[in-house]
Formats: sequence, C-alpha cells, structure tokens
Amino acid sequence: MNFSVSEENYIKSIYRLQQGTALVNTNSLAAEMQTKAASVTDMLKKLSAKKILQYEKYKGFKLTDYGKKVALSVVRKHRLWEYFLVEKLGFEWDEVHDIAEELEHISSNELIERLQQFLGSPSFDPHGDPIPDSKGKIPKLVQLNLTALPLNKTVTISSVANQSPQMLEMLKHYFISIGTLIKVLKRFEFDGSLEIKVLKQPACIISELIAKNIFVRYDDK
Amino acid sequence: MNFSVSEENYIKSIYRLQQGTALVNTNSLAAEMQTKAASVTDMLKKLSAKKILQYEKYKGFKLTDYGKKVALSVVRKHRLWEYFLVEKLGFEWDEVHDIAEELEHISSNELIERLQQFLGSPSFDPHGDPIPDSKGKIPKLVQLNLTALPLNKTVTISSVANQSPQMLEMLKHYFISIGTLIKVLKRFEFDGSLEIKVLKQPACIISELIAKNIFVRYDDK
DNA sequence: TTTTATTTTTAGATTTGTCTAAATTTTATT
DNA sequence: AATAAAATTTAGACAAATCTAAAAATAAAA
Repeated sequence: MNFSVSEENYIKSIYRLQQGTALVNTNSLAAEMQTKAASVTDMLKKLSAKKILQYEKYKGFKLTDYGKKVALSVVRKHRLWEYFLVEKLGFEWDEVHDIAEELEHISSNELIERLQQFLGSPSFDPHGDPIPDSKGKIPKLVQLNLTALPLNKTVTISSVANQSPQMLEMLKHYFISIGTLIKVLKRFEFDGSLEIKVLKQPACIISELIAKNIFVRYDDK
Repeated sequence: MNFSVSEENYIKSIYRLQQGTALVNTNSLAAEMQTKAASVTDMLKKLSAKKILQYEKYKGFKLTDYGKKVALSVVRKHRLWEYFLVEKLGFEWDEVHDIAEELEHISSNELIERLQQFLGSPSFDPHGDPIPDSKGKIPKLVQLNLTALPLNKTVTISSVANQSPQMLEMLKHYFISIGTLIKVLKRFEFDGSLEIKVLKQPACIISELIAKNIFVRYDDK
C-alpha cells in the first residue's frame, strides 16, 4: 500500500506517542502534529479504514502490527538520511532534521536499501537513535543517564532527550555532542549538579536538568 | 518564492517544450504532463499570477526569466541526484529517472550545494545531459552525431536522444552506454548502417536509426 | 467568406487535507 | 447522582489540483 506524505507523518507521530502508553488520544496527537483535534479525527478515520490503526471512537487508538511496520520504515528512512547528511555531506547533527523530514517520504525501497549499503549499514543515527533494519528490527542500545553514571568512568554520549534549540545551544557551549567522550568527576549534593570532563576540554559543571537529558553508552559500536 | 511539486513539474515541462519554439501551447503541455487541457489552463493562470509565465489567453505562453531560473534549479537538482544515484549508489543510468523525479523536489538549497560538492561538481549527468550550476549556467557540450563522425577516431558517448526502453534495451545489447569509448570503422552506403568498435567488444554493425540517436564528444571532461 | 474542425477556456464537480463552530461523549467535581 | 469541564467527533466550509462537459475563440476547409 502507498501512503501520502501527510499519512506517513501521522503514522510516525503516533508511533512516537504510543511508546509508553497503551492508547494514544486525539489531543496529544494534535499537539504533536501542530494541528487541530478535528483534523486528527478525520485522519484517524482514514488510517483506520486502511488497517493502520485500531481505533475506538472517544476511547483512543494505537497502531496495528501493520501500522508499526509502516512507521518503522519511515523512521528507518529518516535516520538513514540523517546519517547520510552528517557523515557524507558534512552537516552538523542539529541541522539535519528538517531535511530528513522531507527525504523520508521518497518512496523507492531499492533506493533506501542501496543507501544503507553505501553508508555501511549504520546502527545509530547522528542523534544516537537506533536505525531499524529493512525488516523493522531495532538495534538494542544499553543506555544510562548521566546522573546515574559511576564517577571517573569514561563513556560515550549516545543520545539527548530534549533536542530543543535552547538545549542544543547549551550543549554546543559545553562542546557536548553525540559521540563525545565524557566522564563525571564529582556529584554535588546541594543541587544535583555534576562536574564533568569532556575530552580535550577543561572540567566544568552542568546542572542536574542538563544531566538528566544526556544519555551514554558503555560499549562503543 | 516556494513552489509545490505540481508547479515545479509544470515549470520543468514548459522549459523542456519551449526549447525550439517561441511559444508553447496548451495541448502539447497537456500531453507532456499526461493530463487534460483544462487542468493545464488552471495551472497556467496560477503560474502567470506568480510571474513564472508570460501568458496570453488562446495565444500560448513561455517562461519569464524568473521562470527559467526556477526551471533550471529543478533541472540542476534532478541531474545532481541522478549523478548521485549512479556514481554513489551504483544504480544503472536507465533506472534512476523516476527516483530523481521525486528527489528533485526536496527544497533545501544548502543540501543541493553540499551534494554538488560531495559529487565533485560534475558537469554532466549519467545520461550525458549538462548540469546547470547554482547560478543557472549550463556547461556547453560540443556534440557530434555518430553518423557524422570521421572513421577510426575514438570518442566518448555523451548522450542518447531516444531514451525509450526499446532503445535502451538495444544499447545494452551492444554494450553501449554514456561514457563508453567507441569508434566507427566503416560506413555502408547501402542503408547507412555503421560498423563500430566498442572498447573490449568485437566489432559489430548498427543501423542508421540507432546511430542517429547516439551523440559523442571529443574532449573528455 | 461561411462553415466546420480544432484548440482553449470556463463552469461546476471531486478528492485530499485542513479549518471553525457546534454537537456529543466522557471525565471530573460538587 | 447531577452538573460542570474537558475531550472528541460531526457538520459544513475552504484551498489545491484535478476532472468532465459545455462554451468560446481560433484555425482550417469548403
């Protein structure tokens, strides 16, 4: 089956929202899609008719297995293109989202298989998010929050939960990005802030709020 | 100004059709776009309002300078993506058109500038067609028809006029593609057919009709 | 130069995705 | 449990891009 750009965006957003909850509700999807609840309802009917959704009026909805498969294929395309943009075209990892948002809707499967080959079948995108394989299998990532990390253990930044421009600006200031080597030197009881050491940078202190948004992995890919 | 996928496709088709004639007419554009004359008229009004076209009812139309600029930017994107698909992803040159047809509508200028850099700023796409630069300048190609070529002079295939599947099938049979080195050994008076020699292949004979569709260049890029 | 044929445009309908405003259902509160 | 508040759906409208069928303009033929 073929899906419009709009349908694919809805499917992707529902996939994201249903991680954690059993059912997604109309308003939260409207907020995620930056649209109105009435528009969401219209689309829900359509996706439901196409067997993408299990949908009960007024109750909520979730993706069918088929819907999940479609969602994962869009996510896969998005992340492979992001990897391409950063690793091949030299974009910064915080510049690529909008472009990948367009590229993910290019329909050719042959294209995406060849792109994956060309990129060396990467497992994680430049934001540290896992790239599903062609069957929809997602590589497992053992992640730890920076606040839960033992002291003086050097690890790699694997992802950042809050990717707002404000957060990205702060991270740039601290020379922190995905793939950066980092260790925690000290944890301050007073406000939960951490003294950290980023490779090739002097030690510095970050707030607990920042730390809570940073995840790391032990085992490098 | 931003244009929809549909608008860009119309602009591109008009650009192609107006090579040769002073004015393009509604029916020929409808044929080119595989749509109905009424739909074309609707779009003409829109493009005219956007200063893309000089359009006189019932008379015909052509692109303004601005319209040409937009057309060339779409052509540029199409050909750079084709180059990418063949040279980087390993597609055959006759498989890439439809995919490039989608990719050409990705809007980011930054993307296309970086793609061009990444590809080494090629001047010709895998079909031998010139790639306009970022200012819309088209590299000149001195082409010669195979039927007009002096004997025993080795040259490079630069383009093929008729790119129908039937023609491409024949060319594959003769191991002829863009970039292939070739020379003409003999010209037969009887039916205008040519004995040719393709690099690493035994000599063979091609019909005049085929030869007329093959163009070559002396100077390699 | 009429008449006929062709081309082009207009008028009105359809589909997709969106919206506002009103109605309905569910949830929360008194 | 009755009422108020919140969430959700329906009804009806709109813009973009398309279509068919009919009308208008131009070109070709008698």
